Amino acid sequence: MPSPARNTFKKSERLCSRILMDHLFQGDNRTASSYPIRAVFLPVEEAVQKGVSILISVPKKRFHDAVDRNRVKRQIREAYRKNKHALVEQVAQSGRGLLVAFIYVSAEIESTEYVEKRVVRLLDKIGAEL
RNA sequence: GCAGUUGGACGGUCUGUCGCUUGCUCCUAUGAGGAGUAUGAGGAAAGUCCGGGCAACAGAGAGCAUCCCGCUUGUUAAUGUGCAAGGUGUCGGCGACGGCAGGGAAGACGCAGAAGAAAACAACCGCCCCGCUCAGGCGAGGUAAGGGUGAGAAGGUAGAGUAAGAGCCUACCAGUCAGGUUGGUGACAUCCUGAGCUGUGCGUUCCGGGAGUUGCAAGGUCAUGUAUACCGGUGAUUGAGGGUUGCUCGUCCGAGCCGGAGGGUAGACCGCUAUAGUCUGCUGGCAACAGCAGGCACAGAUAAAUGACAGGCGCUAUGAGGUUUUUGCCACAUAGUACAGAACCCGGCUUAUAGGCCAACUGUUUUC
RNA sequence: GCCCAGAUGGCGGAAUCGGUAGACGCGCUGGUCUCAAACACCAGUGGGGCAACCCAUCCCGGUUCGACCCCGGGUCUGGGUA
Repeated sequence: MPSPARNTFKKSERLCSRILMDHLFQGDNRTASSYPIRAVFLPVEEAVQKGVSILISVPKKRFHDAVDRNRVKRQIREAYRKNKHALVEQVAQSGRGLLVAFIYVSAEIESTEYVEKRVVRLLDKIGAEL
């Protein structure tokens, strides 16, 4: 991937496996918070997971309608897509993998601009902790 | 014009930048990735309330029970609260119209708190008559017209009649049943005659029709990975247990089964999207719908794609302005632009919904 | 996705076949006992109104003389399911 300006978000960057999900939430994970989003993350060996893999979760309890849930997920995904490069590079150089879960904890829809700011801060925090 | 009723159709759009899903083609080169191109939410995708398709189990049935439905004719794959046209009763509305109900005997049986004398073989007060009387009443009987209670008190009104009264009798009216006339496929309507047949509500009984169960996490294929290690109970042709709709009979399979305590996998592919599909025209029908001919090809995701941001145009409301005899039209500013996201697929119902559009009809105030 | 349950005073939880809603327990308030408290015992305990009475079983309709109960529609909560 020669050009870092490409803000892609492919299927391979999403965390799909049920085993890895259990691994993430049950293992000795670490958390970072930047309201309204909390991140749960876990560094793993490259054999298990190559690069960074994320999942986004919005609880049904806080957003009853599917339309609202989808909107929040999309906001977070857009923010991650645009600002992931520093973290991806860092993980790639360390030669390990990283699992991250973004959990939306607020009960209100925020502006896209605000969500993006918080995600950027969250990614910085995760980068600093590694 | 205003207010309203019913039905129908719609429910944004364009440009730029950065992205996503799936199909196809090509490239790097078999691990995946890249490029191009096409494609990608709804009228309710929702609630999961009905009906089907489809799939698995079973294919040997019989009887009983249980549950559901109930105006008519038609229509659909669809019996229910589907749809269309119609019919009756009742409630709401000035009205257009809307909501709800409906098999059968005004036959039978059962039940009905509180109130009330009494809830169906009825007499508390009252009314009438007879007997006794110390003239205060007491006793025997008749009476459903009046009082009060109640959802309901023997259909209502008037007359005749009577000791007082009562469908006891007569007339009229409301209903029911029986027979007939006319119209209608029919529910039913109309008219005539006859029968004094007439308390309210619920349930049961009866009649006709219907229902196997579970649901795409159905079910199938291929991977990956182990352990029935151990304990208790019960049974092996004298039959444990299971299938067959809930039960019984019958029938089939049959060496394991039940409880405790554990171990392993939860990945990929098929199912998976083309159909009771939709549009146009013609024919039949009041209509729902059906038939024929022709055109079109239209999401398949899986921690779950169809987006994010910026700007413009529509549309609506408000404000102030220009123009015109007015309805309007023109340009400007501000605000708003709903409900809501496929998860096997259809049909229907129900609920949510900014905003305007079309058709038919109703009420009302009038103006030219 | 599919299939099911449930909602009653401050809390748990009753109410037979539709017939006076709130039994019973906990909690709370007041009183007795005590120097004081705990325990125990007694009384009260949904809201409005001076009272008659009215409103109250998640919400909106319907059936019925009468509905927590029966029948529709909605809201919320909780389960099961490869």
